[in-house]
Amino acid sequence: MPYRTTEKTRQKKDAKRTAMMTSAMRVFAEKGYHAATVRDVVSEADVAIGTFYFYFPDKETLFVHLYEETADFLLQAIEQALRTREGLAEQVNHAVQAYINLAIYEPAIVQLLLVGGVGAVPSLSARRQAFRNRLVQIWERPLNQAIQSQSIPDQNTRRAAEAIAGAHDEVVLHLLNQADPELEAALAVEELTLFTLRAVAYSIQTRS
Amino acid sequence: MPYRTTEKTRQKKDAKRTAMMTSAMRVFAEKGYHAATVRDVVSEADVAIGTFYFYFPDKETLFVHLYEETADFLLQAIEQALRTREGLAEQVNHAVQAYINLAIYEPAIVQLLLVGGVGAVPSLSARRQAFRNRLVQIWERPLNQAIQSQSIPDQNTRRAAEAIAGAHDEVVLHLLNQADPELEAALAVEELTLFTLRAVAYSIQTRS
Amino acid sequence: MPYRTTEKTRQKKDAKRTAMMTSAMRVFAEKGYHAATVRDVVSEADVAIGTFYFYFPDKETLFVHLYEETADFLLQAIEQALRTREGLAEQVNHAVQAYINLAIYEPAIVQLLLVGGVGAVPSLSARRQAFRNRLVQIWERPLNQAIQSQSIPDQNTRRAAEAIAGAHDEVVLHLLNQADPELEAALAVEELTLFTLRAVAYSIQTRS
Amino acid sequence: MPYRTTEKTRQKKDAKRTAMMTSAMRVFAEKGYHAATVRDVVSEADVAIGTFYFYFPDKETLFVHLYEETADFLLQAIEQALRTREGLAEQVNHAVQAYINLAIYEPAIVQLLLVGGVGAVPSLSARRQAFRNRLVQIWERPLNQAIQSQSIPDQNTRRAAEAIAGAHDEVVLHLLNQADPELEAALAVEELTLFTLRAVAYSIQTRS
DNA sequence: TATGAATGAGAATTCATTCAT
DNA sequence: TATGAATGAATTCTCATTCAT
Repeated sequence: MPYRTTEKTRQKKDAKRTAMMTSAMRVFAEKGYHAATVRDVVSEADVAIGTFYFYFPDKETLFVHLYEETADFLLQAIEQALRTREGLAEQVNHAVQAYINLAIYEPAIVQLLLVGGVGAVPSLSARRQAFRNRLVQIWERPLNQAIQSQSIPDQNTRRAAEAIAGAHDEVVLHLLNQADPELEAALAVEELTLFTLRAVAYSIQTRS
Repeated sequence: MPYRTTEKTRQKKDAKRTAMMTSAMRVFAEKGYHAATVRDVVSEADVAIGTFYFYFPDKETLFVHLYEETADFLLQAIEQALRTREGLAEQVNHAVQAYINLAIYEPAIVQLLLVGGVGAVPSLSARRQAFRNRLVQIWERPLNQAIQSQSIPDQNTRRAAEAIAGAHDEVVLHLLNQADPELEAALAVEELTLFTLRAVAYSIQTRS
Repeated sequence: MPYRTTEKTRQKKDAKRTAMMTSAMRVFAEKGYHAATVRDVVSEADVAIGTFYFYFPDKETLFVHLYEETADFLLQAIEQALRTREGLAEQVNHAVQAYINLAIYEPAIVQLLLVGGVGAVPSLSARRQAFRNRLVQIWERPLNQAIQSQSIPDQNTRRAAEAIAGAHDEVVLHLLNQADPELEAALAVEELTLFTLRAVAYSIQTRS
Repeated sequence: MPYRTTEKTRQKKDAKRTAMMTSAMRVFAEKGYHAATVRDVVSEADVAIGTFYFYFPDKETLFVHLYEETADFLLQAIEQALRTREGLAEQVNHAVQAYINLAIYEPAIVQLLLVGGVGAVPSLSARRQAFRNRLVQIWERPLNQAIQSQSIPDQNTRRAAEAIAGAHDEVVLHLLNQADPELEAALAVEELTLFTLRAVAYSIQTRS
């Protein structure tokens, strides 16, 4: 769970470390990599600037680390949602649910991954691609299974997975731009699930 | 002989201006707004740094202008593709075709719009949202028409349009990461079209 | 008469030269040497920037030239006022009159000489001093004559002349800051004349 | 051992801050606002350019601050000299003394106030006028008192004060241009005092 | 003569990073 | 461990000046 001051991280002496990562998360998500300054981060965490360099080698390393960890967190959330259900319909529904919940509960995660200053950090564009690929792969698996079990017709699951991932991202971003995202969340989950299932030609009767 | 603003000199000036905008386009698309320096732009255009400021008031203005222009261009391409066809199937097919063609022919356009350093430029985040909204609206229209003509069942076309826009973007980005995007382009168009049509529950027989 | 477009300078082909000097006068007086740009000057004169460098070797030379010429003009005006009258009372009155008239009629002259960016132009500080010295010398002469003719007691005319010059400048500057300087001009002339005469211990009865 | 903001470190910081202000004072006084660069200032203070911005927000703010402080200092010196004496003769003598002492002891003060590149900094021209006005007001008070006590005849004290302020400035500036100003200081004080007293028609006998 | 596009040195300012304490 | 003063490379932008036309 990236950089909530949860668990017992607080008790540790690296409470400062955690505080800085939390701030960094917020600041990077809000301003993007370049516009966010180290000073922004330490100000929000209420520590001195020297402290930053005691815990992290430099700004870029922290950002990359944060990005990776955040990406992992999101990917795991989705993967787990898909893994712990049976049948494509259930899987999609659960995964969409998980994603939207996450986005509402911790919008910075989505901001960082989808909007944050990619393109700016050279060592990041590769990682961004890796992230997208992993996301696509996560979606491919249930699709392939569904083909096997004849829940959906044969198709290029790679491309379908890409499209699904993109569709979900965009809907989530628009949802976050709403005044009160939570209000629409349930409806969005339902509609997006249906959209996804139809898109891969899932037919309800095969479920039984 | 007094200096005359002849046709030739003006054309030369326009050419230089264009050259600089092209360079700027490339550089911004590659590095994002913040990481791209004015020096990068002028180096690529092989002019002095002062020349930049002779043609453009400042870096941000140029970026915003470029972004807007590019967004308009892309939106028009898609809108026109949708407008000049009848029937949702034809429309989607044509629009996807247009988008993918554009992406392959001028990848910087897509890079700038989808990846470029948004979040950094304050005057841009609003514009980015406006762009996304316009894109969604463009997709809403044919969906609403299709509902009217009973080509597709009633549904939340706003959300569907969002999902479609996102799906297309992601597929295009993945396509551009291929070694030779053109190779797969035709197939991608077909698959993405089908994906989209199924997603909105378009049934082929209603077309006749 | 510095840089009024008077006389027949206009007819000449160096009408542009004159126009530029007039603009330069205004611009330098208003913004000071450094803040005034060559572009400011040519814009106001409605000529191209290249034209500037056809007529003047560079910005500094023009400024120095303008300064000198303006200083000469002012000095001559005062000197002539002093020379063409008899008796210290008449002389002072006339000189003060001349100075204030000039200041009201062509405030830029005063601005340039008294406020404009001195200290900024290295080749100017020496000239500024020369100007002040000449002004003091001009005032010394009538004072010395007055001592000779026993209109005033013996005194350090050098220092008195400095004080007189300074007093007049300051009063003029304050006058120019009025909403309508002309309104108070006559009174100022009278008061300043009296101030000056008393300061050098001029006694009225000796005049006859 | 955690870093402590000890007395010693703070004093060192203050010392550096002061050193930079002193350098700035010198540089601004010598070159005027525009011609003086931040690099000039830090070179003289032997610190890096970033250090300047650690202590001061920007060049203009420092200049304005320095100007105001200097103006206040000079005004107070003169005002105090006038306030702590009785009788116009004593007051004038003391004030002139104070001014000339100050000018000799700290010539940069006078340079900054009288010569520095005003006209360039928008936020300064207003302040310069305010300074001149305050100076005039300071001189008005003793003159009005003297009228009240019939030491001098009724007159426009506002204008007289202007003239006095200007006279003093000019004499001081000329004094500073001497090879050894101190040599003439005493004489200058005496002569300028007499000049001033006569100028306002101060009659010796009224003093007793 | 006259033009204005082009140049590039130089100015102010920012910010990641270091290091003595 | 923790601090924050100090650094200076890098960035944006200005503006005097040049020169081909």
